[in-house]
Amino acid sequence: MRKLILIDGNSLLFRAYFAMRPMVTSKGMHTQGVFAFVNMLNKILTDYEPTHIAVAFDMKGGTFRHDVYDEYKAGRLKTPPELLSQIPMMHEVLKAMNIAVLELPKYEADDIIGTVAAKASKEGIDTLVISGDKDELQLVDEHVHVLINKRGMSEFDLYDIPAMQERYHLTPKQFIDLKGLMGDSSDNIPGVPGIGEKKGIALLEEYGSLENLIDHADEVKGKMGEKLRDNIEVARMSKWLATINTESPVEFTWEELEYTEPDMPKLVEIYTELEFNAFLKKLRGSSSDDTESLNSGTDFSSELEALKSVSLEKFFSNVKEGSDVFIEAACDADHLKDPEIFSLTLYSDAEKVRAYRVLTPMDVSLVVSELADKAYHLCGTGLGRILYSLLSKCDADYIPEYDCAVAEYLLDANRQKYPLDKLLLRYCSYSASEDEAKALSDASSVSSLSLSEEECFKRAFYSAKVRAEQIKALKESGSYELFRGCEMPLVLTLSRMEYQGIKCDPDILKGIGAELTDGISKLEQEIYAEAGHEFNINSPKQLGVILFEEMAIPHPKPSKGKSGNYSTAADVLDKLKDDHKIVQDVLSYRKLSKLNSTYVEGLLPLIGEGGRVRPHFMQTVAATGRLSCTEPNLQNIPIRDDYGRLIRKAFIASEGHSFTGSDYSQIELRILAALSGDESLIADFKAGNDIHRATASRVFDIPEDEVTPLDRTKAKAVNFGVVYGMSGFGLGESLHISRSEGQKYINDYFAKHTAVRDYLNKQIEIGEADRQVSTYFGRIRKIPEFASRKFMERELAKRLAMNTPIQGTAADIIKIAMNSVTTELRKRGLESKLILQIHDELIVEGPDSEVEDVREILDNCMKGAADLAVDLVCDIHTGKTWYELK
DNA sequence: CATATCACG
DNA sequence: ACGTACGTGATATGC
Repeated sequence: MRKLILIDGNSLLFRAYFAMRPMVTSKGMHTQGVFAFVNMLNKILTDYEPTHIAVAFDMKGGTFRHDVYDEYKAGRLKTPPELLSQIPMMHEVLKAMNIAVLELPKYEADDIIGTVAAKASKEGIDTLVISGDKDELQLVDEHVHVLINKRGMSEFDLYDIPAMQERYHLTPKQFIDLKGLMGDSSDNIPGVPGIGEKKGIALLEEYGSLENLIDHADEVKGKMGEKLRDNIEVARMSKWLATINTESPVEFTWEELEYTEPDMPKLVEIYTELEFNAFLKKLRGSSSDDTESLNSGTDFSSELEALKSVSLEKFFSNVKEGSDVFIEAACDADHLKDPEIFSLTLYSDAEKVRAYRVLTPMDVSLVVSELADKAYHLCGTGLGRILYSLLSKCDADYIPEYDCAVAEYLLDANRQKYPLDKLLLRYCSYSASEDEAKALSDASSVSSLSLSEEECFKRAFYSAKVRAEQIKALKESGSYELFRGCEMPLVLTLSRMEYQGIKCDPDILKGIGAELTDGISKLEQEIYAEAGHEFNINSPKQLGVILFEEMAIPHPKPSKGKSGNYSTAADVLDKLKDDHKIVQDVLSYRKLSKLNSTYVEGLLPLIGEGGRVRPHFMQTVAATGRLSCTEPNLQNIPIRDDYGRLIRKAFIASEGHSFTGSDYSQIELRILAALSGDESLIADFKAGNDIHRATASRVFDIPEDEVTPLDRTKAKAVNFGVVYGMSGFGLGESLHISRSEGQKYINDYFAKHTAVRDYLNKQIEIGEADRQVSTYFGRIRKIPEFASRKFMERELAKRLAMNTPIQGTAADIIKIAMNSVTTELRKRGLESKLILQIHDELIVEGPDSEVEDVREILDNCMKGAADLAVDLVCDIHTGKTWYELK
């Protein structure tokens, strides 16, 4: 029984490329497309066990379709050069795998596949076509099935005739007619304007085929009928363009397509060059002979063997002052108890020497002062955790030199984690064994307590290897300044903040909790009575059924798509609350139970030693450069709601101490004004005007003193919108007005703020060209979505390009301020400590006697953090509890 | 483990 | 024709 697989090489390589993070070999070749393609291919080969296989590629130059319609595939984004270079690479790999490659001048991969599939089908050969786009669905028949790759590279949809019927209500042949009607924007096939997938399918269900529909075009009513009659020729041509040619002059024999064993030596050679170590490992596993000759990337074993292991004392005397020293520690970074450090590992890559010492509590300050005396440049990965535990025993000023995770975050902020094993693979082409990977993966999430001496050492050693390669990339990227001047000092600043923590009174929380529980159970009873029975109010699914089916309350929006549930989100319920008491009660219930579960029940168990909570400030999470905060997240403690705000009364300064909080006034709009150079905005800020009021006056063309509160609210929403890269729809939604009215506000805004408009457009241009944007201080955010084939993602990319330089510059500025506040407090010998950052606000806790100093320092450091065309302004408050900082 | 919801800037 | 404002984290439910 013959089984044939036909693969659309271009389309899958394209998908593979965009499904993956970039992979670059040590020689600078980009390989992720080939990598993901091969990965998929291996899976397909084992899953389907084909007897025959071929991969078809498009060829350079125009096709027979271009000869007829020269706009065919016009307006496509240029293929990135990093992907283009992977096409010949892919050919090489396929050749070594003994997989036939089919190409034909003037024809596309589709046509080759169509032709081969048609021939196979005639001979009754079971055929599986694999592609990344749906054009091939027209090839489906009794013998030919089509696999369409979905997101990632691992998921596929299998289409046969019934599946197409179910999904589209169409036969494969009708699928071509559908394309003729709706066109295809990615191929620039026009189709009939106004007809999309829905209408197209409906028409074909009624008329069967495009030709029959054209014959009966007069029967189609309304605007659609008009459009159809006006575009009959367009539809005919669109259908022709979309039709895969199943009679292309491709030459092949079944024998050529037979799937045979790969050419092992050749494949090993190519994989080695591409540094596909994981695949090499697999090859080694499957082929029995001659495993010695395989090179699995960088080999550190001889270097490791040659290292000297010495005592800590010896290390200090051997490794000279100011050297780069890689550090790792086994420590207890549990933020409930006082952190403890158990052992220290040091490694000097220059001297090839390592040291290890189990530390008693008494040792720690000695060791730390020795490190400081030697002025070692501390390097490693995840240094924050180590500094945190060192700080608990001593209080040295010790700005670390280099953290591989932080460095990688500056190179690509679009990741949540920066495990050392992945960095090692990326920069040194070394794929760690499973055991190694465990120790290297993420010491802060695993308990680093469990790290053995050898594991600690490996982390230090491999950090050295990664840094050696990574630092070049960091310098090239232009963000090295930010790294050294801001992010590395911040590692220490954050450790200090985390160690300090903030006092949180459990009894006050419990008091609020009791009140909440009371209110919750009353509301619960009310809601059950109104619904007529009990149910789980916390379940949006159950709630939706009760409200919109049982009680038949009309839903403001058509029922939601994905999971088929009604939306019960607050903005939906808000519109119904005046007419239905139950809705009001549900909203109140939600408010109270949110407060109780997140801010009372959730917070209580996080109160640790000394009655303080010690949040983690995460430095490498947010793609814009902001910090994030966990366990607990003290960046989202309620404030907007008067009742929720009471939670802040539980956060109390120590005896004889106070909090002083300072927040930047309108920092993002000031940055927008400064970066865009918009004269009117700059003038408003210089004059100290209420910016929303001034915006309202300008945009709505009314004198300042006649601006109503409603006008101001609207202008405020517009100002927010500008920063977010607004759309008419989004603005309309937030102001409860129509999309077109929203759009009008936007137009009016840009008419009056052309510099802002030009600036934002410039960011989009930069983003499209570079696939990344930068902040004022050189922080980079890559925006791969610009290369997406999905409209929605490309639109998102534009908004990110507009928003990131603003939000990111604000993040840079406050980070700079945090470092200087911390430095200044210590320089003046004050006891006061920075304890919280909430994006545009810093909170310091200190003795009452220091309040005046603290206020001055906060004001100076925050205002002085950047020198822009617009001054920075802060509001400062002092109080005994967090609640009082208003 | 994903989704929905809601707390913050 | 798309389906829509930026960035986070915690909780609960339900597959």
